Amino acid sequence: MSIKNIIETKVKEGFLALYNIEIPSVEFQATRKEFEGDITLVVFPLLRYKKGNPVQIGEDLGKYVLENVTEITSYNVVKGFLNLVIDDGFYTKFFNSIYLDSSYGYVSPIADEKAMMVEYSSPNTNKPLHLGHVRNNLLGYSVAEIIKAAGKKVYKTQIINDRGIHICKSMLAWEKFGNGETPTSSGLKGDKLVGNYYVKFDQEYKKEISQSISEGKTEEEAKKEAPLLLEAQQMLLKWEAGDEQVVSLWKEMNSWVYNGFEVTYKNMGVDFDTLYYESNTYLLGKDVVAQGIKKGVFYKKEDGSIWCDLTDDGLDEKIVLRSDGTAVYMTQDIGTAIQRVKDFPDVGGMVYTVGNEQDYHFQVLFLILKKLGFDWSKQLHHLSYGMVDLPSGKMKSREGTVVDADELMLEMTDTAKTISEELGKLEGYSKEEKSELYKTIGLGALKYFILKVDPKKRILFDPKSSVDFQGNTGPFIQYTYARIQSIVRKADFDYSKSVTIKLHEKEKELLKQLELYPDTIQQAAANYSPAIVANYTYDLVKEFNSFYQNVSILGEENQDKKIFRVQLANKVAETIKSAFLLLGINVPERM
RNA sequence: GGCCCUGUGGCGCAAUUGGAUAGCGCAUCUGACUACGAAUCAGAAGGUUACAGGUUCGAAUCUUGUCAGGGUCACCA
Repeated sequence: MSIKNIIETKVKEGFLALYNIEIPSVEFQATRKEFEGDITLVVFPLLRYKKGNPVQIGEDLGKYVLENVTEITSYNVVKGFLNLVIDDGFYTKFFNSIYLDSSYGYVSPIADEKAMMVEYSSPNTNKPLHLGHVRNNLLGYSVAEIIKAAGKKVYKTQIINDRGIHICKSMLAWEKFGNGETPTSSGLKGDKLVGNYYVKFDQEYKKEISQSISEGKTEEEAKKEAPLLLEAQQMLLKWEAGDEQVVSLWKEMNSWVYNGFEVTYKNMGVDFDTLYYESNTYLLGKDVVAQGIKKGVFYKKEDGSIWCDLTDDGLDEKIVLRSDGTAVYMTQDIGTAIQRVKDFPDVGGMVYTVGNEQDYHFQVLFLILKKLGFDWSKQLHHLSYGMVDLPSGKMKSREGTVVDADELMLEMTDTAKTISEELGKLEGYSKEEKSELYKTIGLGALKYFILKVDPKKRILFDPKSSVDFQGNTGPFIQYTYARIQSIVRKADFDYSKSVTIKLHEKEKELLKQLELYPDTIQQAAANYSPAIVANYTYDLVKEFNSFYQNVSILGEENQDKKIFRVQLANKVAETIKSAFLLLGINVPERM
């Protein structure tokens, strides 16, 4: 039972004893540094139940808990705030109870609880991953891990956008200009190679447009009638008809891309439990639409197109099936959602990691699924995140202004290398160990940089100066971890026994911070926000560094205190590692 | 134009979801390595939380309006 719960129970009891009034809950917060105390009861909300002077009520309650809660050693009242001082014994007892719990803070999955499916990444297969995908991947992966740690079973998934006109464009360009180039023949990463042809298509397409404009056509006509575009459209039709040659080229080029993606995902450290391909799902949803008409959720217009009227919900009308009977994006998403629950019957909700330009789409999708009567529709969440912009503005893959994911990770690793070499603390490390370490640090910096920001806020990314290695950064936290490991390596005595000591102020602060960890995970899961975990870790580390600099650990004379401090350092390191795992960031033993 | 998101020291982020005198990191200025690792620590300076009203014991947070930035309003995905 947490100290909060203990006090809350007693305060309720006290309220009844003192004023004969029942109160439903009590509000607490951490005591601010400038006041004496460890936990603070906010009196103001209680005035609703008992009118009076908040200071007097605070005094009454303070006196009551002091007499009735053994863990409280003193109290003081400032305005409407009752500050309570908690006995060292409570904290050491708490520490001893968690010290050996290697999964401290995590909740193991509850048997009957439904699973969550977390979708993220979902790239197009016509170009390499860029900075925007990086944010998506990091967020999706981390949120999945956080939800898992908070006690739910999780399936990580993505829907790979492997078909459509954009795919045909790169296929066509390759056919026309590729001269049979392959990843093997060129030494290029598959996704890069295909991406090049996507760019190539756009270049040639633009040439054709300006050509026909100079021949007197309007821009609109030129765009619509360009031979390359018509050819690409023809190719799409052939693909949909199952044309053998087109399909086999499609398969081959996609396989190049997948090989490339695999390398990127592996470097990034993200993974998936199950994959969905749009080529398999793009026809889904049509029968659901048919059923929806019977239910009265959808209606047919004169031209045969099918719509959903959402005006009663403050939205527009939305098309769910074209007049020619083909599916639109919305149709697919309806079908795919239903398919997923069929495939994984224990799924009770889904998280879609998709940029905020699709806010409206998901609002509509969730509403339609609700109207169709699926009970899991209440547990759908659009993890919407802000764009990553460059100082020069938006990234445009066709204009070559993107920050490539592979290159970015490589640059971060290089920076880590440069800094590490300057500091020169790695004697005895092999070449392989070193390069592994640089990757850990470089990626740690990148991941932390992106994840510490509230997802819904947009990020301005300056490739030249953006990612720091000092202050509130990944490497700062990794450094603290490494330093603790150094202490643990030097602690060559038996520190396994439980001790009870008089706590140093810094130790008490650290214990309070450790106590917040389980709640932090729950909060991060409830808010779909890795930033909450990142900020928690930073606070923990800052608190530890202050402790470290002010208090001697191995130099401590008193044996019990020395034991406790090694244990405490150990637990802090373990918690750093555990929290960083939720962010997908590794920690080094040395750096 | 309608709807949605954002606006916090020069810059980048917080604020226990309505609680105390708004915290922290870069950058700037002072100090601390013959010390368990200085990618660190201790301190200084820097704010009318975009602006104006409203709600209440109490507002960065809720509400209304204004301004600024972004997004979205396709038989595209």
